[in-house]
Amino acid sequence: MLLSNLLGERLREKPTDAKILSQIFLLRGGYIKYVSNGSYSMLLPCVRIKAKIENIIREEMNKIGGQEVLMPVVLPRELWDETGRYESVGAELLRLKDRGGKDMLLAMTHEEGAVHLVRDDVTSYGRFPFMLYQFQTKFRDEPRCKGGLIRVREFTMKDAYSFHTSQKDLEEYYNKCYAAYHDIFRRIGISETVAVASDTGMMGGKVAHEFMLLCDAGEDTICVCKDCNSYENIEVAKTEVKKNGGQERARAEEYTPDIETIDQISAHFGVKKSEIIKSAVFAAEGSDKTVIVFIRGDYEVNETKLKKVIKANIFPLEGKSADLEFGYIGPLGLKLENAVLVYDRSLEGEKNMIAGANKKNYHISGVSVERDLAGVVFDDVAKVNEGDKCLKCGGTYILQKGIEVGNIFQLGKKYTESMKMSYLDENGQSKTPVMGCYGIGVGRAIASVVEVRHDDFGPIWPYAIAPWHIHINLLSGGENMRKAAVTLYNKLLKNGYEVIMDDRKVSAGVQFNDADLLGVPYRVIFGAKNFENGLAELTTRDKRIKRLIPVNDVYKEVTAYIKSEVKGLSK
RNA sequence: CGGGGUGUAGCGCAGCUUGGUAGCGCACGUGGUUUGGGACCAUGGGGUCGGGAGUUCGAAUCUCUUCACCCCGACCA
Repeated sequence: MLLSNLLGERLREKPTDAKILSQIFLLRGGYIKYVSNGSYSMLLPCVRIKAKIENIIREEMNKIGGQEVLMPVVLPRELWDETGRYESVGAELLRLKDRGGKDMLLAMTHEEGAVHLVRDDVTSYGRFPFMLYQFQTKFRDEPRCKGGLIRVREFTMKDAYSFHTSQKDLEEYYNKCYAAYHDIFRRIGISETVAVASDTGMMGGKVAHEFMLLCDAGEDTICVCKDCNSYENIEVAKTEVKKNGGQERARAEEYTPDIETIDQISAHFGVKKSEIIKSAVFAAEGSDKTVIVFIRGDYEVNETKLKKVIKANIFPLEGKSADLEFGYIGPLGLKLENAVLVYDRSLEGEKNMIAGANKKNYHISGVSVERDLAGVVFDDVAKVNEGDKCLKCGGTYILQKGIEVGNIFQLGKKYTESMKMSYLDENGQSKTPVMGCYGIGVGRAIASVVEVRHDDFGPIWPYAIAPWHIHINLLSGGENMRKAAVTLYNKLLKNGYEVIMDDRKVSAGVQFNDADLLGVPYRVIFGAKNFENGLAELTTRDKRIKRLIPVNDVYKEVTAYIKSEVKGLSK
């Protein structure tokens, strides 16, 4: 490839709307171009990286017995009606009609498609287990896109579906896939990716892991215990709340004008946040019930846990409500019809607490949970705080951000049952297979690599996924130098190396900056002064190597580096 | 959907308060001088000032309305 011919402009300044590093570099480097909310076109460098990542994934999927298929993006409604997801999935599912008025949808995941694909002909136990996978465009009408390729509406996903005759067999395969995922992420250059126990969300099923790249640009919070090396999504993480151990006191109502927030109460009464009973108000979807959660002042409500407790989708309520005095809600004497009250376990057994008095400008001190709230049921709806105790080993949790680049689910029979997939077992009995599914966001993986493999000037692509292997800079100079560079370029191409040459008549600074943005691992620089002495410069993007080499030896030297690199990859 | 913000050339921005010929830097075309970390001189092309309506002799600027996008919250690869 000649750089003079490459489509996609490299930008000197960062686009205003770009916020995170991978987004900035991918836009500035001419990898992607913004089209509309949550959708980007990809240019050649990005497409080449994408193809390489896909190939690595393909190899690893094939190694664990996967077979590649391709299902349609547009599916008929009937298929999703079989599982009920046409109705149950929210607005992120893009529904549309064809010319005949028939309901169609843009598949955002392919469990239905996969079951449909195999249910008619896999009818004997002898055909199990098997796994099929595809690389396919997914469209999810996200409420909010962000971060360039991190969160978009249209993206390529590798999605895989495995089918088994027993839960045990599924679990064994799940573990294989788990290991394959670690290999994939190591090979594409984000070995920092960890498997995190997670919530199953709309996919259903019991066991699930998210593969999270730990980095600050991540959108998820991971609860990490360094002592036992465990990782949990904060959505599911649990802890044992350390009790205050206060003394029981008599209750007293106190006039507290304009004291509403936890910080204000803490300052007014001179107590710790943990000595306050906080209330959080939510609305439940599909009902007019208000959900009020009482929780210790030093904890936040974990909405995922709360959803499970009240078995409904919720959203936070702020501001005013007709029958509630926000800022003064407390568990004592709360008279409310049509409300669900939830008490978090952080309150269990606490004494001498401050709570709202359920009337404006009043709080109550000396609230003792066991004495004053006898008989209430406690649920765990608290979000783990940094420094909390790890239940597995007694160690201390720290919180880190992570990008979810992949996930794996044990789905069980949710889809096979509803879609009436069955087979005959050894005894001629009709059985329902169990299923697992396994996803990786390819574009998100590209962005993830940039997040952790870059310097101030641009991405530093790992060799295995780099858009090209060698970048030749032909600086201004004589005709002989140009010929030498072109000769090298052609020889490398002819021998199967992936090479891009900057043949533009621009200043060295421009060439070097563009080369940094393209992030190609090996670079050969032809400059006039070195060339006069019969030399060219060989460097690496990561600055590991910087050598002057006789022009005639450049081919031998650079290909030697690459050969040893390739040897390292195959290990 | 709730809260905040921004829309002016491909990118980054000024102009708006106080209405009066649409500007700057980068990028792009041409000519020349340069040439190892984003060179310089000269010259040129590129705009429904997000859209619509209104006020006005006159609107990028004021009013109303609408759309798009960005940021903070609820969803996910």
